[in-house]
Amino acid sequence: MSQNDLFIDYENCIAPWLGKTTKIVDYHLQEMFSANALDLTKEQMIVLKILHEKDGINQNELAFITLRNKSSLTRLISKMERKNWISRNKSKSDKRVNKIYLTTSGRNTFQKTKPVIKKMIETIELNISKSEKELFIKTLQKIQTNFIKS
Amino acid sequence: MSQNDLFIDYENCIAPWLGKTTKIVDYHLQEMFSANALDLTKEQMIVLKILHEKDGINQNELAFITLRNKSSLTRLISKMERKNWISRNKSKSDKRVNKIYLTTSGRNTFQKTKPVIKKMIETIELNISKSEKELFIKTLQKIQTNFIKS
DNA sequence: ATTAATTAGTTGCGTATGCAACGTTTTAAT
DNA sequence: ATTAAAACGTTGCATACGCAACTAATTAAT
Repeated sequence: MSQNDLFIDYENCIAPWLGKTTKIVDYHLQEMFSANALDLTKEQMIVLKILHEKDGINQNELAFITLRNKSSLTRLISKMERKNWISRNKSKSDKRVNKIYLTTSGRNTFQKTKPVIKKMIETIELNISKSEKELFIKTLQKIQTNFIKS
Repeated sequence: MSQNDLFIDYENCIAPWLGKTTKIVDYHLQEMFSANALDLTKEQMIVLKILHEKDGINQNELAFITLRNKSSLTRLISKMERKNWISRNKSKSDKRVNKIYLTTSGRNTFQKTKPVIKKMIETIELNISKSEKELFIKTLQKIQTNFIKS
């Protein structure tokens, strides 16, 4: 294998741009939460959102949906339980399973994040047309598929 | 403000797709490092890459380039120093400053990551044409700009 | 020249993450 | 029916991250 085969033109590759952009987005999202006195992380917000749509699912399902390791989810949920945003309920039919429910407080918190999320989305999508956005998302989906297939 | 103003159609928004895709990419990158017996993280790899191009910069510069908090960089560098991949050298002209240099071992490690990175990039960019890729990166740049301006 | 402000880097604390090992409970296999 | 295997969730260990407070060194201000 010649030395040339190992030349990588990083500037024209998707991965570095993708990583950097996500980092910037994540940073500003967190900053906006803080600025709006919302004491939660992006990860906690995502869990709130999913439970808002699908209350009562168990930790494994929640971990799968959020692309998280089950141990990571255990701790995430524990912190949210301490904040009284969710409750763990042992399933009657299967004593191994915890069913996770949003509390009223959790539901309220999620509602409070909505204006921030909305503002965030507007900022991200500034100057990006509908067709450009659709194409962009299509490419993202293609990248995801590339990994599922491999 | 009506309830409707707070409706968010997440499926058609960039942010969730972006976050999820990056998560998948990161996960598989880490997996490929492990599979190839490369005991390093994506973050360490990025530092190796930057030092490979710009040896002897200080921690603040390195933190800025990698979009990292200086405290985060301190610890990242410490771990890489323990692995003997980099060395901290106190600047003679300014005793506050640490200049960071790649060691031979660090340089070798970076070379070893190259085939993995190359494979990774090929996987990510499978079935994505040159023009699609360029458009995609342009949109990513636009998103970054949206935050710099705001 | 002395004092005040700034800068570079470190450390404590809290958060998130994955892997591997573990206990408990359930299901499958014999 | 007993044993083996699998599934669900937790915990220890290691990694990464940001904020705030801190030390040491340098620069600016008086």
